[in-house]
Amino acid sequence: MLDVARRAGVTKQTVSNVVRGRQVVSAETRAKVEAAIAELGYTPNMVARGLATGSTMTVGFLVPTIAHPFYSEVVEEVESLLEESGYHLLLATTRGDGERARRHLSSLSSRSVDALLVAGDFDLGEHADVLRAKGVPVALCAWEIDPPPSLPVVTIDYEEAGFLAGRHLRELGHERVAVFADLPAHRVRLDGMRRAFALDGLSVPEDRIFPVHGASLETAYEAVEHALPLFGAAGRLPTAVITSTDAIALGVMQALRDRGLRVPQDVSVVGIDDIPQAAHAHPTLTTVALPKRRMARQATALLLAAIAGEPLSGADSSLLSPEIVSRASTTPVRPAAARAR
Amino acid sequence: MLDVARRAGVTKQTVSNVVRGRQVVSAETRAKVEAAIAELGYTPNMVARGLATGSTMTVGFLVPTIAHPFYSEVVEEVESLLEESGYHLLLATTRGDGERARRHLSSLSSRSVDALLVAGDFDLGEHADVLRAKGVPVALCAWEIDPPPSLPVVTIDYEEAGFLAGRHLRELGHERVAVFADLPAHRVRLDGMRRAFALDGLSVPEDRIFPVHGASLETAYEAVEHALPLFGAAGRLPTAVITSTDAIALGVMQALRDRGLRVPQDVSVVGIDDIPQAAHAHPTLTTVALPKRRMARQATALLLAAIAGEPLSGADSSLLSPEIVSRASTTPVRPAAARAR
DNA sequence: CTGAAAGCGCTTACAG
DNA sequence: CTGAAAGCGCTTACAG
Repeated sequence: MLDVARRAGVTKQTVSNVVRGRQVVSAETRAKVEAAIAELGYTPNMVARGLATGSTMTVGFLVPTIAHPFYSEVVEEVESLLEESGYHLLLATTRGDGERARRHLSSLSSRSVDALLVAGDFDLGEHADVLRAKGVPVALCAWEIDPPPSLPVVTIDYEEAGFLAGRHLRELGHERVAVFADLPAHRVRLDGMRRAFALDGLSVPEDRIFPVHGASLETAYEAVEHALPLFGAAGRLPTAVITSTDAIALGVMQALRDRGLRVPQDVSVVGIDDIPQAAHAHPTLTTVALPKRRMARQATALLLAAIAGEPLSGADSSLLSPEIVSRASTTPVRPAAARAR
Repeated sequence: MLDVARRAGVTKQTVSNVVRGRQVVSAETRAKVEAAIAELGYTPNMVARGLATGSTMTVGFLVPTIAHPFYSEVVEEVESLLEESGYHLLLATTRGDGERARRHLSSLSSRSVDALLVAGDFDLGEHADVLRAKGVPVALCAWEIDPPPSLPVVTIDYEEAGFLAGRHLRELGHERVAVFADLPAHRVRLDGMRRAFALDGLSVPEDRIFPVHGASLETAYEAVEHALPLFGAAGRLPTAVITSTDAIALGVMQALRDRGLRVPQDVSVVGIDDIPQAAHAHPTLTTVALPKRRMARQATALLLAAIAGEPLSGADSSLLSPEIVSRASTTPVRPAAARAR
């Protein structure tokens, strides 16, 4: 920078003004400085600027994984918005490891990110307070269970998601359903499903609820293979399957088809999430769309506002409503006789 | 830091030594300093350290997207290795937009990342030289077409991947195949497929090569719907389909099944990539596994070595070999008569 | 093993 | 609109 200043015959303060685009420098000297910059191939040292201004133009994002479509989309959206605002994304993953999460949390804060977004459920412990004490704005998102009350959390109404899935099936007349859910992680969704049935005086028996570990297509497939024999005769089959994620739903659909059962003619299937594949499955999957991009936008905007000086509090939390997306995998229930045919 | 020093009754240089774990401080004063750190809740300012040392402990990674399983895995692997080495990941996406890529490239370099990894094909232009001139190590990975010769590139032998897919089908006796490929992006893979058939004096006619834009499951499905009528009678169907990615292969399998064709009894299908879903598809998908995690590890290791002082050059480039993963979607060709049955 | 000084490359007031 | 000074919070030699 000093080199540039000397070459342009000005002081480095003037160079600084030119670089940052401040309008306090004459067009003439600006041109000289810009020429010097070009000749010398100067690029400003953002670390030094960061030290001087206290801002690194970087936002940290801690996510469980990016290997899942849900989080990929959220990360993509956050990165997009940050880029539009001139910010960078420092990404860290927890892999469901609380220890790793805490390590990242402390190292991200001491790296002086301007703000920090934390997704997924793990015990924040004392770190939330440490971060707040350091003055770096922190927000939470995609928090399904027990968010710390002191931090702003932009998340989705997962209970409502379960409810909408259940209500959709109820509106189609389904009474006898089976549930395949990643439990206990998705128990809030299950609560919602139950509420939808309870509204009509129906209940979902415990022995119709099948846990699917990890919510993957593969484990779901296996869970169905395990569950089907338990139903006995075809007439005893559920008329619909409700799942806690689209990945599970896709696995269920494949398993049903491989068993000679047609979706939705024999069994309706509904998922939760609305991952890209849901619209491309055959049949296309009816699901409850979780507004992940909206969540990402809102959380990012909150953080950006906080960086700009707006105070942040638990009052900035918001709960986004999911929406049912009706596609081809669900259909009105038919009498057992017709199904048995 | 000065506060800590005063409270511990030492100078800030001593505090610095304690923080960085240097063994030049007595256990006694170390304890005093650590107590002061704990009481004051001091965390070192890494930006200041970065300015003083010239290292930010951050590696930038520029990828086309993270919404695709291929890149998700690569990013996850890179992040893992960086974390193990105490480095952070600054992630930026190009979305196939060269302008956006170049913008990120220059802003990442001026943000003073310690090293930069760039994935995917786009015109690096003059930026490669700018980065090298700045002294920040740059490496390329997952570079399918025309990597700049001056930069080290850790990539996969995509031509070989196409060849292995083709040879696999040849070994099963298939002669009449159709190709569904994302062209021109995957033309190198197509070259490899052709080479496998040429080895036996066979060729893949142009009218059996179907472009699939974007390599998605959906577009592949549509491409098959469009292509099938062109084959006329069942006896004229290809005995196998070779695709340039697993996503395409999955779409092809679904489209075939929805048309009443059995995989692999009527048509064998082979993919390229080995995304997680390939192993969970029904039937499980035979594919050519691209060693993406190995590529990620090697590229990251290269960069870490470069940060440590090892000079980097085009000579550090390496080309990783893919491997065929034989699963259930391919089977030996049967006489047309048997298939027509 | 510890203390005083200079410097990393910027920005921020503050005079001219 | 431009110039000289101080400071951001560390680290790096260099004396003691």
